[in-house]
Amino acid sequence: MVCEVYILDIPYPIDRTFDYICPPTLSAAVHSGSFVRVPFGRSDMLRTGVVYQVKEQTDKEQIKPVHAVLDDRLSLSEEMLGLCLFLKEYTLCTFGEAVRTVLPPNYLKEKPNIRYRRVYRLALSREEAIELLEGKRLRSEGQRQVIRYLMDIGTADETLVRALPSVSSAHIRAMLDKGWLCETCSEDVRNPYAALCREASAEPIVLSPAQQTAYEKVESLLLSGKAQGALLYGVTGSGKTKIMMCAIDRAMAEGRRVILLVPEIALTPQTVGLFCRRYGERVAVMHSSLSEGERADAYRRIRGGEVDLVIGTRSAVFAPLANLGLIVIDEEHEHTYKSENDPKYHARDVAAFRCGQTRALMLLCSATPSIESFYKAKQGVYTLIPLRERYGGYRLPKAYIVDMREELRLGNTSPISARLLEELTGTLTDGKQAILFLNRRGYNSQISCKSCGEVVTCPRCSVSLTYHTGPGDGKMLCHLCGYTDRVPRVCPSCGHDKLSFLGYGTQKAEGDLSQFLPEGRILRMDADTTGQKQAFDRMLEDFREGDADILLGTQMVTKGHDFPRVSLVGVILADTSLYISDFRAAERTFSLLTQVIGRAGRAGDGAAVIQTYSPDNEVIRLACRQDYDAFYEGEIALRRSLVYPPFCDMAQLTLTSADEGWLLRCAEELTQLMKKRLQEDYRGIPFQVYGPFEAQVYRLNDKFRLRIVVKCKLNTATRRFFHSLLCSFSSKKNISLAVDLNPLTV
DNA sequence: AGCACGCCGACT
DNA sequence: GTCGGCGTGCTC
Repeated sequence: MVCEVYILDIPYPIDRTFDYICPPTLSAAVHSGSFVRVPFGRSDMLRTGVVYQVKEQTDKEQIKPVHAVLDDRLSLSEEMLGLCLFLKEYTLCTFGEAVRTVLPPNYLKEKPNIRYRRVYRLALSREEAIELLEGKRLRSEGQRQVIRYLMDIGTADETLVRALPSVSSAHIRAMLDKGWLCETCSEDVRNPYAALCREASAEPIVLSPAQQTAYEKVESLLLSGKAQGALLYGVTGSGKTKIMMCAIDRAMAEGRRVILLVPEIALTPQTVGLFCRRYGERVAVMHSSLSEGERADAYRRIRGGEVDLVIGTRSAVFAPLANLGLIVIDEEHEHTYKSENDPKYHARDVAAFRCGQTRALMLLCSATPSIESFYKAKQGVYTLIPLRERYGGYRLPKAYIVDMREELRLGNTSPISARLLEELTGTLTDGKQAILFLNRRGYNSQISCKSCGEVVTCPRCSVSLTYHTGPGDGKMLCHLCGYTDRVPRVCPSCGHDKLSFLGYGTQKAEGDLSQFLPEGRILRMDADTTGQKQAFDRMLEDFREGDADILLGTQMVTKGHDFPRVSLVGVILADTSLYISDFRAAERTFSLLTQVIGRAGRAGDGAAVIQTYSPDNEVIRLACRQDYDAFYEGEIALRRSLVYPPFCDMAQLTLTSADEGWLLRCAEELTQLMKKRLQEDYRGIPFQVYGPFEAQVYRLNDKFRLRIVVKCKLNTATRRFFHSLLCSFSSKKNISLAVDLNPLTV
């Protein structure tokens, strides 16, 4: 018997299967998906690999034997194996990278990450136990308690026994030594949501007629027995969550399993609680701030068939659920669904692949769908399910655009306009709450010299350092690499002693607001104040509870949280994301503004104040009207005429090196190589090549980066082309080439 | 990525 | 003579 094996941790150009002979002693244990240890290379060093296929014969001359087969409980199912191969082809990564992406971290370490708990049982007969308790010989109160307790409930795990008053580990030890207790081990499950899940109660969901109509469409797709894609396009407050839940109920009633993807930022205890209470212990929650053990346990529960619903962020799309019937992607337009690390997959594409394989429904949900998804829905690739009515007292907030140029003309140099201040005062007087959005953390975003004009930049990156207040004189911080330094007294370039501090961040806004509104309680929420996930969750909870009047923060205040008492939303500067040179800048600005304005809708008579230096900008005006359809029409026309996705695919090639000269030479070589191959082996493929040019941030962490951007149609031929480039460049030293297919930012 | 092979300069 | 520098090429 011969195994075709993919070796893990192998360089990109030789990532293919290698044949190994399987000795008869191992042949019963090995199948496709098994993890094996095999000798590899001249030194026959043992490496870990995955069996792709088992066959009878091989035409290879040299063949080495499989050394060992790993525990079958680790092996990949056919579906997971297929998913890895898909990931390899679709992101141009190695099979090993794909495997590690699909599995929880450190899944293949020598020791499985399983926590055991000790379980105790009395090793005494009932009579012996009673005799001990009634006799005078046993004087230890602790030991008596243990005996009484275990006589009562039979078996109990260590934590329960230790929780008895006056029982310590010494008592247990003594009783084990005397042979009175019997100790066994059982696998523990670390699930931080277990308590939430235990108080499950499924309240019936009542749908409005419009919601019912939408749900019925979802249901018919779900029951069609075919792979389907649908876009639930529901405005804020239209009850998308209710429809999602009904769809999940229905899929489960059919005996099929479900993955629900949500953006990290929306995975609050509030959301999780909602689903845990409804679906109880059949739910697993997966996100980045779980500990390694918690992840490993969730993974084992899912793999063992104990879970019907997985709720999680991007990587939860790889959950090894059998009999998958539905993948829901909430806030489908969110950029967090595209991985920033290699392999750079998009969860939406992985979901589409899995649904295709298992004849499941992919249900995308958004109030501001990505242009690509909405286009597909309009083209009939996905079924478009619109949900336009708002329910539950939800009304569209009145949005006011404040012209900040006019504000300057009137002599108000503060970044908080008179109008916003007036609205804030009114909100506080009414006992309501406000959310203020400012997409920049820190105090000042720039420190420059008043004499020579030099801006203080990071020594490792080509960006300016942001001034943050804090103990002492505060500090300067690089938001990209984390470099910090003390604020210089004089200009580092010319020695002049007058420095100016420019650019407005959340820290400064907090200071200004507390000065203007001394009675207002301000909660600042940004990367500096939230730190870990718990702090983030706690701040949101505090604000909901009414511990603060104004929630001031970066992007994280804009996403999907429901605050019933918020009646005012302010955007301190709407222009920041508008003028960056990315073809998706308008789309991102629109969805960001639409979402943040929507936060003021729960109170019924909400208002939004949008401050901008470009009050006539169409994107801003449309966002204020919450008019996605008009925005889409304008944007799709633009994309069509300039040929941008969805009318083409894109690829971004990034060359990175610490040696700038070498980088430039390699970029030239790569450009020539591409040109040559496009004229020879890959002739006839429609290709537009732009660049090479410097990345937005040319120098990052002491490495220089050049980019080449390609417009093309992704298919087998174009993928093979990029593959060939990666192979040619992988052996080059002191430089790396990365290919990002359909990058989110260009 | 490792690791061995191999072909040149300064050592016991 | 030979130890070790890292360029080159291979991995079932």
